Amino acid sequence: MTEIAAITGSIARAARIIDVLTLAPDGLALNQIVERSEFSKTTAFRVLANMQDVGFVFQDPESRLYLLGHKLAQISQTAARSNIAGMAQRGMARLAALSEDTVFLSVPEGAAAICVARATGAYPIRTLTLNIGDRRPMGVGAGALALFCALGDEKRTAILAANRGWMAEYGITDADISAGFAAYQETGYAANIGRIVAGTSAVSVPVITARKRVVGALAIGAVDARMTFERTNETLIPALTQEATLLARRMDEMEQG
Amino acid sequence: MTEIAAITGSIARAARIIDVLTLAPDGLALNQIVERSEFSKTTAFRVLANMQDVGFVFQDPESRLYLLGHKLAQISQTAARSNIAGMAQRGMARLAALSEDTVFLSVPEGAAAICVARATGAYPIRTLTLNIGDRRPMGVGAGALALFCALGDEKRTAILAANRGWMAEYGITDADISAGFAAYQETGYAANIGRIVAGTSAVSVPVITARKRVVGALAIGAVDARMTFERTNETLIPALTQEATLLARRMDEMEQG
DNA sequence: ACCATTATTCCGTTTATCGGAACGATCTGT
DNA sequence: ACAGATCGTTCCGATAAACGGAATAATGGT
Repeated sequence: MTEIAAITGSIARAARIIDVLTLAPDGLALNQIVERSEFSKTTAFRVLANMQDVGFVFQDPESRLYLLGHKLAQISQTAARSNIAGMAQRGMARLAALSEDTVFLSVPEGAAAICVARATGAYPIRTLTLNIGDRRPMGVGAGALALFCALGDEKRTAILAANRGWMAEYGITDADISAGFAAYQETGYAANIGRIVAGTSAVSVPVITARKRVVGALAIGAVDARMTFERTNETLIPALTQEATLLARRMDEMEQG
Repeated sequence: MTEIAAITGSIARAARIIDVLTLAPDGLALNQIVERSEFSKTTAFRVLANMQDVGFVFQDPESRLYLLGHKLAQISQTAARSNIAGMAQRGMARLAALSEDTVFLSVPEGAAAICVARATGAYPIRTLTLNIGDRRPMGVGAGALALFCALGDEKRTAILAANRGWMAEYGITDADISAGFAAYQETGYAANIGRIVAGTSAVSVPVITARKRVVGALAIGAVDARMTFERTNETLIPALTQEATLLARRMDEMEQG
């Protein structure tokens, strides 16, 4: 899961404990939290007490187990932006069932693309290129490329400038991005053929709301052999497009309500 | 929105700033956050910086606006329990459209019921009895009563004992709860006729997963005049029941996946 | 009723947080 | 393009809070 490098500040401690609790939907005893968070018992206890006060966590008075509290639900529900993962759930499951491959949802955050959801299909060779929480420079990888391509001219150039160094870590140059963008313009989808992880490919379409906000990108990843031209064009892209449209519509509904 | 009484501890400050940001999905400048949170500029800045480190908030480098970050999305997605609000969204919208009244979703937390989602219908007289985040003793109000009634015998008596004082604040006695429970047993739904807010009524059914976990309650509230016997039995309850079943199924899917 | 385990409180020390002020960047109007 | 104002960020000494370890209370199992 997400690593928090240097644990400085109470908020980082709180985040770590939330991380721990996130992995245990049925609740955790204080000792288990201490163990997994590697904090002292006192620290864990105090942080938990503070978080209880604000509703981030809740302690079942009967079992004494700590659970994530209602406040987090409230937050994630109100912030439509944060909720896209929840809203995409069903659609991604459908895509995973149809394609049998792995489906990713990435969202933009500044010049980065962050994977916020993943669904895996039945095919025995799984391509788990991205984990939930992973950050990539925009443009690097199918989903990140779809996000990039969907933006306006000025934003693209600004992002390109900001990400040059970060992109280099993945061996991606401006020319690669230009080529990817040209392909996107022509075909309407973003593709990444074995460029990040050898042997795996992915295609992606952006999710764009009625107000033209680019809120995410849906991608399907698979081993190269499964990503044929026919399958991509006749099956995967139409399905992705349909789900992206549906998801965009649901995001629109949220924004007004 | 939710008030945090005494602002003690960094976590409470963080929570307050998250609250502020939650109300502004499009982001907020530091000064606006300072103003609304009533913290000093330095404090707000430092807390925001800490929260950025862990991904709770994100600052758009271009506009310098602060937004809620990807980490919260991750949390709400992984914790199925926190995600029920997101998953119920569509169903609640359907119920609101059908009934034209107000639809509430409450979840259990210990001996309390917390409203985590709300959808309003087209009818001009709106009954907004509960706001998102509101807490009620279990048994007080239609949704809270549905949650209560769906539990096992031991739990019900334990909750009743724990909540006696709190219930009294709403003018509800053990006898009221018993009557409500008897009605639930007979009809299969929980009803609250003008007991909390005079002139308004509500009916509710629990949402129960395949593993018999009571994960929430869907309720419809309206002015008394609209809550006739016929409409309740022939329209509202069937619709509520159907959506509750659907929601339970989706919760089940999450638990395994 | 006892013992083992776990949760919570206490306490002296340390460290992160505090607000105000200084600094630097950005925007506005002319 | 420049000056003035505004906003965001960093620096500072003082303070308060968070820290870990030990003591105490509560719980569960036998």
